[in-house]
Amino acid sequence: MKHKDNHSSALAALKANVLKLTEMQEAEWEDFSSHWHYCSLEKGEYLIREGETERYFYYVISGVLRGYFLIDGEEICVGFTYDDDYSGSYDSFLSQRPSEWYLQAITDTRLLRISHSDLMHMFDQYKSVERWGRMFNAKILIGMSRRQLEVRSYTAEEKFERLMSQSPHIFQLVPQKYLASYLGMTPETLSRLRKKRK
Amino acid sequence: MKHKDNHSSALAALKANVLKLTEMQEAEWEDFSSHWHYCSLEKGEYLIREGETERYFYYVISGVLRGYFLIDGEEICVGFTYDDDYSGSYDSFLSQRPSEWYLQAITDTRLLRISHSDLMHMFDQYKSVERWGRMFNAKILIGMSRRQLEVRSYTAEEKFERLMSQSPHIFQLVPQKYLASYLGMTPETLSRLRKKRK
DNA sequence: CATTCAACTTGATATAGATCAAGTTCGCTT
DNA sequence: AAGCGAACTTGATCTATATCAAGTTGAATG
Repeated sequence: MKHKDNHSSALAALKANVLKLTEMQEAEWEDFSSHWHYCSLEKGEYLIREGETERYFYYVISGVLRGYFLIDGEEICVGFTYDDDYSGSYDSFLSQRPSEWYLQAITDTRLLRISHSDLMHMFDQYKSVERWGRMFNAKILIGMSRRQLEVRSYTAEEKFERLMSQSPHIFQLVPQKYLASYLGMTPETLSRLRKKRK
Repeated sequence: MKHKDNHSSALAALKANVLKLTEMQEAEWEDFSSHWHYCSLEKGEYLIREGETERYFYYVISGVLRGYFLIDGEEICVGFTYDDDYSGSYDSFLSQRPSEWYLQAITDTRLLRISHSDLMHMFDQYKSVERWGRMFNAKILIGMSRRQLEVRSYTAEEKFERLMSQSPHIFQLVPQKYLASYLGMTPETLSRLRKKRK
């Protein structure tokens, strides 16, 4: 029963994560967790494409995803998701309007997901889930504020140095060209900065 | 009773705004609204400064505010708030940690505000308020996603043109130097773009 | 293990927009 | 309405980073 084991250990991880933001009674958790289903993506597959409306909210068990939008044929990377984090085109999920960006697995990825209608139903039913939703949104929002400051305040070199010192592991997980885009520079510039640092 | 009139018409505006996001029973609204208090700022005064922790959540009745952060002595403008919108260093309010940015009134401003502890109490008490909180966070988050795309995808000239066509009124309300910073360019560059357009 | 294609590196050149330096205009204050 | 300072404009440079153009490496595949 490999699949079942996977699923229950994934749910345990999700549970720990959810309980960081809200208290929840055991019966509530039982019901809530029953709406999350296992799914997976192979390297290169898309979770969502521009123009599609996001019908699921995801929790990443393992793997790495990159989010990007496409402007005049150029891919602009907005972020990455790793294990023990949530994913999906969240603004599209919330507004239920077409996504403006893509989410692609850059390694094989295992996830749990809950559908929009199931989650809305959970919000209606349980105040604890409603609170989790509010707190989760708050957390994302705080992260986006930080990131906004980061993107706007620093030169290419400073952004590189800050990422280097704050998340060195990312340089192992993510190809340079995506990182360069994430940092708002060309791959050539990133390559030169790395050389300079050695 | 000028002040009282002010206050009750402001509350009516707030009520209409709140009801856009959630249903609320009349008794709930009565209680919720009793925690909002009137306050005002003169042009140039600060709603909050970097390092202070945001204790209030604001609703702007009239006036214009600008938000900015300060990096190496340079002010970087992140946004503006007008009437019928919410304000405050919202990430600081949510996390109850020191604000990383400033909020300054650029005209005389009238506001309503609710304290963090009162709002938390309201969240505990009413599911409808909890939902409003979640929906409100979602709305902010969606706006930030859009703005992120805007900031990262376009050249100075494109950003200028887009702002010109989407919010021409802003050019009347906000001094050029703040707008330039908001668009991520120097005042000189904005001036040249305006000239070019004529 | 040879081949191939994409990912990186490196160098030469181009350019958008910054910076520096005078003006000029506009809105307050007295 | 005169005078002042801040906000804008305009022009002349400067520079960080993009772009273009070859290489080189390296991982995946038959």
